[in-house]
Amino acid sequence: MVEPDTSPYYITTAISYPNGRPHIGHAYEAIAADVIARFQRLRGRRVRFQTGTDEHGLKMARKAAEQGRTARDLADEMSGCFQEMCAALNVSYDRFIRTVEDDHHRASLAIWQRMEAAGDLYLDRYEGWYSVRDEAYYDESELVEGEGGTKLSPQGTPVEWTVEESWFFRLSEYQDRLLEWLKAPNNVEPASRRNEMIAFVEQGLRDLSVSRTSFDWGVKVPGSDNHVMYVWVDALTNYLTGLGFPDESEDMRDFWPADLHLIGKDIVRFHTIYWPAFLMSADLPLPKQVFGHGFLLARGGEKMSKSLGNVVDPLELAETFGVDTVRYFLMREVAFGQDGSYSPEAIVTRSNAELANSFGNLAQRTLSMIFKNMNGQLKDVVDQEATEIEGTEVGVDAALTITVFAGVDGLIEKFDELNFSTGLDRWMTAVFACNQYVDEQAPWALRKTDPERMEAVLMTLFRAVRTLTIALRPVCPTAADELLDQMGIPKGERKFVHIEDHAWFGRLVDSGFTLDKPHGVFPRLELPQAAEG
RNA sequence: CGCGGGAUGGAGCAGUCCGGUAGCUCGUCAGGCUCAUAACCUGAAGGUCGUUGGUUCAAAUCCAACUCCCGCAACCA
Repeated sequence: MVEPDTSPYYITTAISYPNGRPHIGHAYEAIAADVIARFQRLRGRRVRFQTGTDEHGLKMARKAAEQGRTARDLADEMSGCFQEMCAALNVSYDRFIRTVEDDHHRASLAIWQRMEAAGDLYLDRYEGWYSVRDEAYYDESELVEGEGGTKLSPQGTPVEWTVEESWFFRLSEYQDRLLEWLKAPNNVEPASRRNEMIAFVEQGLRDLSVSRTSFDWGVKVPGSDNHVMYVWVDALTNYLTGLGFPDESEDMRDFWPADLHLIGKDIVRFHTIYWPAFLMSADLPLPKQVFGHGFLLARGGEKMSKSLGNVVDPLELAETFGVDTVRYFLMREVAFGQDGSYSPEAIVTRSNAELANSFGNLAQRTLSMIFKNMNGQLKDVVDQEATEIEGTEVGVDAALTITVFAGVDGLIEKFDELNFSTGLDRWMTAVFACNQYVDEQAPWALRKTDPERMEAVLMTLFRAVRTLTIALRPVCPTAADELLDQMGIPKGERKFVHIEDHAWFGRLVDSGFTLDKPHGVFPRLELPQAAEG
């Protein structure tokens, strides 16, 4: 079922720009990345998982000035909010990076010097329409007319005519190599995003302005003290910083290039054009995959916005519905890579139907019957009752086991493709089969007519529940482990390889483990009044 | 010709790349069970897959044109 694989796996989220508190979009990305990280650990891989905050740039500097404080002070506070969010959502990062940290400045300097040494940086003057909000220059032809004849960027943000001396990166030199990389399947996913980027590059690339003199909140350009690096140059470098770059560290050898940069669809260009070009210039290998996920929209497809009053604080969400529930909902409800929608009703419906009623109740009825009818004792019994199933002699118990394994195989296969919703759908199929089996076998009736058969049925279910629970660990780590604790499954035997270890059940029985009165780990939810409307 | 996303039973979605009995969840209705978190199981009703044309033995799926809806007002992922 599972090929053990202990190779290194490096996953990153985008680092968040902390000029505001984290919202559900940040939570979505962090959770998705965490699910992947936990999934890969369950496969046996040596995982390195990095997230963090991108704290430089004019927007931060201005925000701090507005509040009459230093940029660093603001950054400290806001970065703390993001770390709190990760803690609250069970995000199991190995490194939370902050771009203000010394090692990050060192790494940014190093990549700059490498690009310079490659002859890809040159000093020139830049004149143009600059948008502070977008931190980008726009061509006159791109501008749109705002109210009262003011000029606005294509994004509708204000622009100012700006003249500054700037360092440029020879992006245009990399057009052909970028196209080649972009066109190779799997480097950029989903395909719709890849096609957009190919189209963008095919229009022709201009050299990129990569320094600013208009403010000083950033990484200073070596040899040009009045310049700070364009925020994306230093931000993207964070993926290297965390591995010890520019030192030839063990982490760099093991984990670079990254297996996956998980990012939002809005910053695909930076990650699939600028970043690969910087890496090529610095003579470093390119990431194996960049995946641009979709956005979460409020019910009805509205974008979340303060003015619409539908902003969602991820911490509140976790508190109201439970962390595991929110994690499950986000991974299950939304087709990964596409936009999805959220509503309190949808969370409650989904969670009650699948986690509480179907799976939670399956675990509860199974453990409860073992507790009551077998005094919580496990028995290594194997039922021989055979039934004709599609022309093959397979016992009903074995048939269930096969179905459960197929469901978990399906989950693994789909999670590998980052198709979480379908993976969980495969898993649910197995859960349904278990409940069907309970009804057909009716162990409560067997208790009187054939106690031995009842025991065989309950033990089959016990094993099935263990398998299903292990598979759910990446998504619902807390509840799954709580359930496995109740079942006496050793903490060191909860990975995918252990699902197939045939000896586990015998060992557990021999250990004399006895079930306590079980308690549910997936409670039914009520729709909170405050969340309505 | 601004860009992008979408249109599939009452609701929400998958399927569209690689044409071939239209699938899932929720909801509704009927029945079963009573171990379990008033949960579980079975069955049923309900869709000319936005429109028109084309390609094909065959189109939700490929091609062309069109109609309608939603973002692009930031808390940006």
